[in-house]
Amino acid sequence: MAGRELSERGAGTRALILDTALAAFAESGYRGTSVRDIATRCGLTHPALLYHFPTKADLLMAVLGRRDDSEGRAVGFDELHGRALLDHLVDTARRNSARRGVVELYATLSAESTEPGHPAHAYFVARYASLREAVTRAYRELEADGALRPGIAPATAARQLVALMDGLQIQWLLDPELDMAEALAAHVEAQLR
Amino acid sequence: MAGRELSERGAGTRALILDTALAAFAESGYRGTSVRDIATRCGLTHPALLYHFPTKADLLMAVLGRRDDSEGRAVGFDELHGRALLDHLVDTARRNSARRGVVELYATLSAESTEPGHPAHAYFVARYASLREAVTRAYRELEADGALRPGIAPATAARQLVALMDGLQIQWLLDPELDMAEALAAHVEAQLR
DNA sequence: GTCTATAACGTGATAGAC
DNA sequence: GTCTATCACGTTATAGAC
Repeated sequence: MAGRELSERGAGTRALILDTALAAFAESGYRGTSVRDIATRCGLTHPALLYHFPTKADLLMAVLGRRDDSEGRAVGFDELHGRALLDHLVDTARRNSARRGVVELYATLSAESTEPGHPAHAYFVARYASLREAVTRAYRELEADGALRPGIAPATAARQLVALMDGLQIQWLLDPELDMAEALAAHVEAQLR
Repeated sequence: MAGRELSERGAGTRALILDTALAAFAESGYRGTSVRDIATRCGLTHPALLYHFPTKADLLMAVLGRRDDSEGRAVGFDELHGRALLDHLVDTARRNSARRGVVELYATLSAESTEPGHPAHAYFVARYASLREAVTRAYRELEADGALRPGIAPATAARQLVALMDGLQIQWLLDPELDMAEALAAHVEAQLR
């Protein structure tokens, strides 16, 4: 591609901004973080940042989008089936215990974005729907294999598991002694046979 | 008591402010609501409001405290035992379906207040601890009555139930079609025998 | 294409008059 | 107990230099 060196610095700045914004949002939430803070941490003035991302909401969406690309959905829910998918979620909870900031970001944002006018509202609606769908599929597969305790409805179980993940995060953030992965694993264990 | 009529008008204003603040926080969250908004809704200027509650955080704590007195803890967790306490929680979820604003307030606040510096941090740490304690007691009572499925640890079950309530609220706020009470009741049902 | 300077406004909070 | 006036700061956004 021609003009690579022209956009090189710009691309680097963009990536720096995204990294810094992720950390800042994670520390203080979306509403609690100012564009000036992020810009200053990058060695920029805030209008310079707003050149790359016209609005604070745009920046937020870019941060969320990049995380999905790099780590979240890229692991590939579609390739995981049955028990393996549930185990993957337990594992995610375990790994999250080492990244308090990210957990704080998602906990704060998912609650904030509940309001229909929030910039990340559509993102979270879609995120939860697709997560519930994948987990429902996993429970259906377990059911077909006869590995699910009778009387457990896959769709309900999926909503419960997703809810459990969110709720355990709140309790863990308030008291890091609590073990998210353990409580999650115990729940899954109790549903299988 | 002497001097009652002196504080009468003041007490009325105080109550008006608390009612209005509850509604406003419920609509827009703590950070999303300005002291000016609340004051204007009360027909006051914002310094007048800050005469009654010196700080925005003080106002928040007063709102939370009054709710606990009037409706929450006053129902009396101490008087409820075993299954009755769990049923009461399911019922609370059912009643909450008619009060979106309050659910939004608590969901947003519990996530926000996760940060140690937040004005409501200590409040929520204590709130969760006492709730978990009460629920743990209920599960222990069920266990002693032989009503709890074997292999379920009361303390873990309590953390799970509290987490489930929080997580279901998020999903319900994002999609009001979902039935919080139903998913909660199904979970409890699956734990008992 | 990248950034500095600045505008225009809203915020929580305080001082002091009435 | 409530007001006006004001403060210092943070917010999004734009005009224009390099």
